[in-house]
Amino acid sequence: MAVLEIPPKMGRATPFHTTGAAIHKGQQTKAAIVDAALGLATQIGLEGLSIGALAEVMRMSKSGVFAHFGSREELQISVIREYYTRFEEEVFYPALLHPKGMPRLKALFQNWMNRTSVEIDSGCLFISGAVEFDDRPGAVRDALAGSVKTWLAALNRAVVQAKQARHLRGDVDEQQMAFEIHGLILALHYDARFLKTPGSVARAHTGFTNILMRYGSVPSV
Amino acid sequence: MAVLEIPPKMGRATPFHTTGAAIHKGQQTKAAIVDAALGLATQIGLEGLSIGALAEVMRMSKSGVFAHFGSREELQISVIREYYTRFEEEVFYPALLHPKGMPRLKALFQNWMNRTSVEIDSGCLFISGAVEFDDRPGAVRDALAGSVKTWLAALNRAVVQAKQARHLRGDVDEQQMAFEIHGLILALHYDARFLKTPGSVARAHTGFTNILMRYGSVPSV
DNA sequence: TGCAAAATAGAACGATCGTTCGTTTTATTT
DNA sequence: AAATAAAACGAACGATCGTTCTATTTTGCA
Repeated sequence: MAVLEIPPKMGRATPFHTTGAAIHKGQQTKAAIVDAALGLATQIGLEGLSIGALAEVMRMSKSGVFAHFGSREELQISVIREYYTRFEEEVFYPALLHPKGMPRLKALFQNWMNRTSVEIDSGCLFISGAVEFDDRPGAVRDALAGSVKTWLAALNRAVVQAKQARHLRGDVDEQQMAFEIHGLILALHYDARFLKTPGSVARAHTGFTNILMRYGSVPSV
Repeated sequence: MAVLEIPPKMGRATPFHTTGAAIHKGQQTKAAIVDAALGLATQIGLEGLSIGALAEVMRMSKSGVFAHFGSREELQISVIREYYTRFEEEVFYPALLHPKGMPRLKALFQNWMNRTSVEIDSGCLFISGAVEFDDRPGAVRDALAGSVKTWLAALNRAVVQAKQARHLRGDVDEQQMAFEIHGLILALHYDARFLKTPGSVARAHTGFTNILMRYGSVPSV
């Protein structure tokens, strides 16, 4: 049976115009399934995500969808990875265009808040997932906690850099500041998505300003 | 076999030493079921609460448990009511023993934080329920949102009173302050219960102190 | 003690779940 | 075009879900 099996010839370079390899059609389908699954999961949660409902959305058979993942857990993990990637692209990377220190920290919070605002209609996997898997050990929980911790570490790094740049007072506890910022986002999500309280976005923004007033080296900034 | 079994005689007036009527044995059983259901719901969520699992815990038949509520929704609502009652007794009422203003506000936060700390092992229905029912209209959501709003309104009232007592600066936005306090509790719950970050309780406490420093009329308080 | 009512049990229902299996259709390569 | 591999289907599985029904047991009161 032939010799190879590996991406033969010069088809190797860019077999498909998206990132990663997509030699076979199945990988496109899988990406489409993950996309649909992410849409469902942000609305009804990772636990509520069912293969049957997903198959219906995709107009495929249950077994056809299932075959791409091999298990429900693997599907959930794929969804988490996709969510993390989009979060990175939307919140993290754009902020890197701003200089280190206060500008980047502000951009991070602004992007984060903007995303949370949009998610008032769709839900945030990092928040709903935390509730669903806080007591349920396993691969899904690990993937979720890993993603969240990576992001929070990035936020923490931005605070540290702002302090190093003397944009924050010298006695600032960076982790404490990150904790309080995180609290603002969580309160925004809670009030806006669950309680439907109007003006929550402004509340979060004001809260961030208050934190900067307390921790900033220049009072007016 | 004997005559009684109930605190005998004119038992009608206060047939049982708890609040409400308990003429029939079923109401005791129902209370026991709700108690067990609350234990399950705080661990696996209101959505994860199943009548089958509940019956197993109670060593009763599914239909026996079911008959007390008539529907799963009614069971969930009963659990919410019970949770709210305990929350009130543990967080709200004890704080009323402190004088209006800053002392009571501090007591409210302290009690709230203590309860959240304990709930690191069991979970908070007001938080998990918010995630589970933020997109699901119905009686359960209404009961949940109603309870939460009542509590947050009480918190808000305490802030207003603290301002009236001149324990807070005159230009304080009470709702903003309540929003930020709520954020601290949510961050505590997230970090401690999901991420298992050590020292989260101290973080929340420090955050509260920071808020008081910003809003308090006396800087050192 | 006897009788009515309340409480509980037990079996069955239709539905949905994740998963498995064998087959058939569709893509890709020779 | 023929051969081969990948992808999708369709039916069935055991389990669990909330719920309904009827029968049985337990309880409360006369």
